[in-house]
Amino acid sequence: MTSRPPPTPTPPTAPKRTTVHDVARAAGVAIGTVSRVVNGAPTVTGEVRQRVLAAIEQLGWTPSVAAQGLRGMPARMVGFIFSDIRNPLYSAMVKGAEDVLAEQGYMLVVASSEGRPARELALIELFRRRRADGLIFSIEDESDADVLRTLEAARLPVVMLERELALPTGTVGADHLEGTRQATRYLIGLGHRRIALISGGRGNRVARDRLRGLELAHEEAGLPVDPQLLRLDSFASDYALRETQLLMDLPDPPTAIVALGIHLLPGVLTALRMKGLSVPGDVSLIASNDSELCQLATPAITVIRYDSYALGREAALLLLRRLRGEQPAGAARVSLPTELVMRESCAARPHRQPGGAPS
Amino acid sequence: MTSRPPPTPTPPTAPKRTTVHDVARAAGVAIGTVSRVVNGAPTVTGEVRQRVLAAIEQLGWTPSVAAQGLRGMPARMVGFIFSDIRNPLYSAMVKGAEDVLAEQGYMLVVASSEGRPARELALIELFRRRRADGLIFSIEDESDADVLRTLEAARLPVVMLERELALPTGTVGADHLEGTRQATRYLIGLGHRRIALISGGRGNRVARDRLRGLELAHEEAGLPVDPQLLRLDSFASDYALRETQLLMDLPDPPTAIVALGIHLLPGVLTALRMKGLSVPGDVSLIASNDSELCQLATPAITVIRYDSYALGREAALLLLRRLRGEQPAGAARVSLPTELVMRESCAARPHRQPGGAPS
DNA sequence: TTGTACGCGTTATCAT
DNA sequence: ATGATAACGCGTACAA
Repeated sequence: MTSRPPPTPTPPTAPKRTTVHDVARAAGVAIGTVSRVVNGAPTVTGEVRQRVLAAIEQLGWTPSVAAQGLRGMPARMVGFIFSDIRNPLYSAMVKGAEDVLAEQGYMLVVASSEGRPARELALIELFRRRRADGLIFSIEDESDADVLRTLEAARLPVVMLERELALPTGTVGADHLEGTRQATRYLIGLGHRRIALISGGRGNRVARDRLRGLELAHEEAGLPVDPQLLRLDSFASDYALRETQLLMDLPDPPTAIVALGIHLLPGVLTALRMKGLSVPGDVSLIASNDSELCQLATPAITVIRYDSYALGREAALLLLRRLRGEQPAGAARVSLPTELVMRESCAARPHRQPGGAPS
Repeated sequence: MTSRPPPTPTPPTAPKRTTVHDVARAAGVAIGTVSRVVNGAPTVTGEVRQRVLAAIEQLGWTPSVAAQGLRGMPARMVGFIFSDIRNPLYSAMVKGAEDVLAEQGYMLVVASSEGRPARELALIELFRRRRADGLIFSIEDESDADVLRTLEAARLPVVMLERELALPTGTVGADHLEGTRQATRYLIGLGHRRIALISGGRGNRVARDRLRGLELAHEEAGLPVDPQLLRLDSFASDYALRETQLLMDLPDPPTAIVALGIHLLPGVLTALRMKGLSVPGDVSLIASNDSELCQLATPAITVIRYDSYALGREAALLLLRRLRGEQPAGAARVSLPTELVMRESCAARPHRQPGGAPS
């Protein structure tokens, strides 16, 4: 079949991509000049520039990204690794990052790790091979040696989102310590002395900061923290459901629950309803982050709110600064505030018999 | 500076990328052999293959994607254009698409259009220039001439998600006609005769199918549709709030509201609460899609449910089939079922005075 | 079975 | 100010 080209006048299978050469020929100049025009070199005569631009316009030419890449130009692409974009926190971060990056001509590639370090490893490798310019990363376990080694070996500019590493990466996160401290103070002020904390992610900074915030608020008030009231093993809804049941079955159950993690609230509410407990009559409740459910539940839920979209924006901005060399390669940290939004789910501690949970 | 190389033993600014040549040298073969090994050509001796693989392993070499791209290899990248990933319907679709694509070595680039055709135009152009292998697209307005022309000119394999064009693209969507028909039938069966429909997106198939479903259910029952009860201009929460207020202020208000659009429910619920109306006592309510809010609201909301994640998967699968040439280039359509999930927000039509809305 | 050499489309460095 | 030309790293026909 390849022995002799068919006599087709216009082979339908040859829509050969137009190149600089075509443009140069059409404009009657050399390819170097075309390159100079599109890259804004100041040494081009107005008249020639016009001819070239006209030719480009007419042929609809755009430089080949692949060829540019071969010449060492940046791919203008950044990867964003997180566990699951269906988590509204992450989708807001993605939108924030994308808005910033798109404006600067970067593409955002989303990559779900499902929270599995092995997958994180593969994704870092992928982005390295694909010549991503940088990475935004919500690592699952901040101390996973394999992932850390691969990340370092990849030599990619990285901004950690809601996480913090020993490596010299950028870091962007909300001030969960202060947020949790403020929420706990508020509950203590309402008279609560047994405050449960349900949250997850032992392996990352968010969880540590939240626990520390709870502890600090207790210390300030000279109150002890009962380890029995700490349930810090998962962000999953059914974990919250089960742990809430267990907590309320305690001989001396909590009078307030702080459930920090977007999926936890449904589990807590379901458990409380199953037990016939009312909010805030029997137990006060603070959740995080804000959501339509929090606003429209009855009662409306008091929440620790923070701006995930802004977190994504800040991460992208920090990364761009590093890519442009404006930011020294060392560690840089951006912290965004949280806000306690008081609604109807908290009340003064109910006075009830010691050890007597309502049936 | 280039006249004489500085005597630096290991120049810190020269981490020159390792190439096929390095691998070839290390393995004592020619570059062609290296290429044959990595591309699985059957004509390589076992012994040589081992040497090459060892060299690759040792040097940590991976082929340059840019160079491959220049050779005409596919970029293994697909773009997904939609209005805003913070909409949970889209984030689920993205996850579905990503899961399928990642498994096949493709990257998924997310691109928000904010619902603006001008932005859609720019994004299509971007993906064309960037040599995306294909596109998944939830177009804002199915009849926008500019966008359609650009899409056609881009000559990219396209799968429309929840949309349908006259162009020969793939099409994946939920069966909203049947879903809305079923919901309307259910309400009619409960005795409702004045059923309002709040939804948006006049410019796309989803909206048309929903309206048609409502009409068909009425026709089957020999009932008229009152155009006054159709509010089909937006998917925004505040639109739902305002229109619900207006609807309930009508001399002859609806006894049931069907609010189809993920952001509409909060608006409807807020409006009804402001007016002191109860669900389902004063008005029955059906929403779409399902959400935690629907499950945990009091009363729990009856919904038309469909699987956005599966829609994303199907879109990616259809696109991949086209990319692999398994799917003829013409139009192909995948339709996924909806399900009516009955909860507590619908009741038999309340008997009240003609024209008398509760104060 | 393996090595050689060309071309992909761009940018950058020379001459002119 | 502009033109010619050498890389960039890979895949692949073709030669050996």
